[in-house]
Amino acid sequence: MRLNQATDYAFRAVLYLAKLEPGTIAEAQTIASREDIPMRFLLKIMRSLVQAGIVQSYRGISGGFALARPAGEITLLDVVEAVEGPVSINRCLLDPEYCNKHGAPHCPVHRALGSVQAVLRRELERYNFAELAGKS
Amino acid sequence: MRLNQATDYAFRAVLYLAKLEPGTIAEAQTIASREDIPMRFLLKIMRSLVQAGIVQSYRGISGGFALARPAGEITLLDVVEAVEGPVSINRCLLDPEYCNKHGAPHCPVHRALGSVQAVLRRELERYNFAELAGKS
DNA sequence: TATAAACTATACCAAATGAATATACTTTAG
DNA sequence: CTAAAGTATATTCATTTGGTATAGTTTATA
Repeated sequence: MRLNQATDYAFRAVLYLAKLEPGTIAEAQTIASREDIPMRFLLKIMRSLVQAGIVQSYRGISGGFALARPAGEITLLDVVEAVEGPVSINRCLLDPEYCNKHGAPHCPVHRALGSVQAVLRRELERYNFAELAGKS
Repeated sequence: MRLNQATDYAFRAVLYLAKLEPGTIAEAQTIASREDIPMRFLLKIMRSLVQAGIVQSYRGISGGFALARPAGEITLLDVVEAVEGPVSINRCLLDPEYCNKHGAPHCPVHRALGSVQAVLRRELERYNFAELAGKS
């Protein structure tokens, strides 16, 4: 029941960008050393963030990364889902095939977990990176 | 960000016991086959539940397992923590040693995650097995 | 009081996942 | 045209997960 290391790094990378002047491009090397993240691993994580439309990348010399939208419109949930895929606290909630009770409707535990998960998602959505960067 | 299989099995085992007349002893073999859980694995899981005081075990011939307290006093959180240990959505929240920002106080992300985690725990605590067994 | 049917305790194992690195490639400012 | 940036894929190593195996211990009951 834990977010993985990559997600934690992603939080910090996005927070770092959120603290800069909007639109500022920072290169991976800088983010990596300032936030204490292994460089090559960071690059890999950044690609997930780019694909999710959270971060914009600039290639070539003097390239780097910047937020793709205002920090206030990026939530913890956005970052979690960009890195780890959809939040699902139980396999059954993602793929009913795995439920040997054949789906939540028949299984009170899975119905309860579904509602717990909904609350969890909503809670992760409550925090955006403008707030976290102290810019709200 | 997912509960593991053992926890899912534990939910079902406890739910099975909760549906019986209070105090009824069921043997592992029965629970395993009725709930479709590998027998030896179930036995291992049951020991965590026994240690946590959720289930009582009876050894020897005609032994088995029964709830150690009323189903209404056993929550989803109790079972999760019995099987997986303390809920912590981020390593830093359990062990500040892992936080390269040196603890939640200095790190807005970890402060936010701490509050998300508190909500998650509270939510898991809202469901008890009397309710889930349809006996409330 | 022997015994077989139950749970207990360790230890082990294979597969999946997690965390990170390596190698080769593509883009682009100057 | 070249060096400094990001991209893409594959590989490696360690840990966790999910489960099994082997060897006990307890206890109802014949």
